[in-house]
Amino acid sequence: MFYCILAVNTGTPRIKTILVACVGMLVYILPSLCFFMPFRWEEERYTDGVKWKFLEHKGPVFAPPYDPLPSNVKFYYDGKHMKLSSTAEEVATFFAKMLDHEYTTKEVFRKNFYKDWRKEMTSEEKSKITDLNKCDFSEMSEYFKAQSEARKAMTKEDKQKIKEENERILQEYGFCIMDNHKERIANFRIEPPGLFRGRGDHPKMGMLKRRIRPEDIIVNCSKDSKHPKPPPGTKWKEVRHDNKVTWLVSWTENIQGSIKYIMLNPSSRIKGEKDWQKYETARRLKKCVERIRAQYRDDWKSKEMRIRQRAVALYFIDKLALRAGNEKEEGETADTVGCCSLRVEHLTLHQEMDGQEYVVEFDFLGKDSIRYYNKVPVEKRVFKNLQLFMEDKEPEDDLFDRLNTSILNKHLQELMDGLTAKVFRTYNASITLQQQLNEITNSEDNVPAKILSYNRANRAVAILCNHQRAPPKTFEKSMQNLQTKIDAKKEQLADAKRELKMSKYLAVESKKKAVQRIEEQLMKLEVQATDREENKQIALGTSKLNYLDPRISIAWCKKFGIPIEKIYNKTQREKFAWAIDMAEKDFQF
DNA sequence: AAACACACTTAGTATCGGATTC
DNA sequence: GAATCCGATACTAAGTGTGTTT
Repeated sequence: MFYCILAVNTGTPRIKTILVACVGMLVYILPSLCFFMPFRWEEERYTDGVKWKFLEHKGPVFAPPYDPLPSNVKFYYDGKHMKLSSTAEEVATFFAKMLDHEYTTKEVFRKNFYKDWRKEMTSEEKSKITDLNKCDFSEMSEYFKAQSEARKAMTKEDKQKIKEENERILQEYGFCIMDNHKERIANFRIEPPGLFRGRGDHPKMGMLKRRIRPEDIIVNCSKDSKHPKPPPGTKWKEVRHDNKVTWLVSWTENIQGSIKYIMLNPSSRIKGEKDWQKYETARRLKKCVERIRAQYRDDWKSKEMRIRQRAVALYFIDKLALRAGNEKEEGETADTVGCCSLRVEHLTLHQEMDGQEYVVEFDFLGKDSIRYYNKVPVEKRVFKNLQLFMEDKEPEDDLFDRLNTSILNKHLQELMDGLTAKVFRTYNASITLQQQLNEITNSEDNVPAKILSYNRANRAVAILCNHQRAPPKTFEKSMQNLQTKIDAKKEQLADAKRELKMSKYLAVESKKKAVQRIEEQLMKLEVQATDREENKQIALGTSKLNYLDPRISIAWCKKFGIPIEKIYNKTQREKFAWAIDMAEKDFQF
């Protein structure tokens, strides 16, 4: 409540002064109208990198301490029962919990696990346990399965108790005060210890992710706030007051040595403003993209190799929405690439293919080891350049040997203030949605059909950005179920029509209505089936959440009378509150 | 200019929990 | 009332990009 009033008082409303006064009064009179407060996003913003003036929070929630196994759950080595020390046992349970997973059969995973497990053993255990293959974790594994069954079978009351306890923790630790707002924290729980599961072919899979203690934690808050207290008998590593950053808590993780953070929820002011800013940058690119395109096309002819490489890479980033492709330390992570780090082996050139000239075939693993496979006809000049870049190189050599993301981004910065490689992805995603919506929405359609059009526009973006997913395990089944429903509905419709025909004089109107209703239901089901089928291997969520200017979707909803809830669920509406507040029906990206 | 440190966004998948079906 | 389904949410890995140090 209080922040709304403050928002009114400290805001910098532009042309809405009169409205502010009115809403301000309403806020005093009707506290429930608080969510109505649109002016948060127009509060004064800080300059020179200051992110906040006041920050208060309760610190993180730590993982529960290790709960040793009951004595009847045994570990066997070489067929013989062996009582493990608590520390070694804990690490063993991590492995036991994953026994059903394919991971535990992989050589790298087993090797890494075994190595880290040994570090946690007593010297006696170390001398006894010399071969992972002789370890029998099956009783542990069964025990955890039973536990999870027991949890499912708990009484309603017990489940309710747990729910209430979680809610209490959320209320206590899940929020902070940043400046005048109470904000939701995204991840207030410290990651529990366990075995690292990288994605793809990760060289560190199976390594032990160690337990994080208060002594590992750096707390960030404002000096004049109530500082979070470490658990009794412990100390924080450090308490600092850095208002040039947005995080509340950080620690260093032991697998890659990188820093992990606790930050605010996407619904927060600080994230919302950043998000808005991101789309505004992309809209500025829209204004000069043709100039930039003309420039890189020109640069394909440059005398300098580094400029040609830069120009071809930028063309890929623009046309194909590839990621920038930073260098990665070899052997530390899975072997994945983006544009600048493409290697010769990732491209195949086809002078002619399927009746098209100058086709480039891409095949590489991108972020999260998701495969990017695409055959793209390109301009002759690009093709000739690629031939040149690939000349006299080994498959594992860099395609763009005179280029990296730093060089590329420096160049982009000169073309437009704030321009980096990733802005092209945002820009191309959003402009594609806008164009698709303009093109395929039919104002005559009913609501479900319009939503199908929306999802198709969204899908075009997801395909551009290569947002794939493994088809859900139950995909075929769920399609069948839907088809069964459709068949049933068809029969129902036939019945209803028959009835209508027979009742020429009696209750015709209500029968007509019934037919109409069933027809609508049938159509809804059919649309749903089409949507699901087309979505089999495409994930819409990522682009919706990270690449599409929400104002496009909101304006579209307003223009065509679609309730926003049909497009954005509750969380998404919270994240995009800034856009819901500001987008008018004629907004165009 | 390479290496490093840091902060922050983007990403797919596992799990949860409420709705629906049997 | 159990089983199943499915969207929402939690989780945390894996990127991008900037600024500093060597």
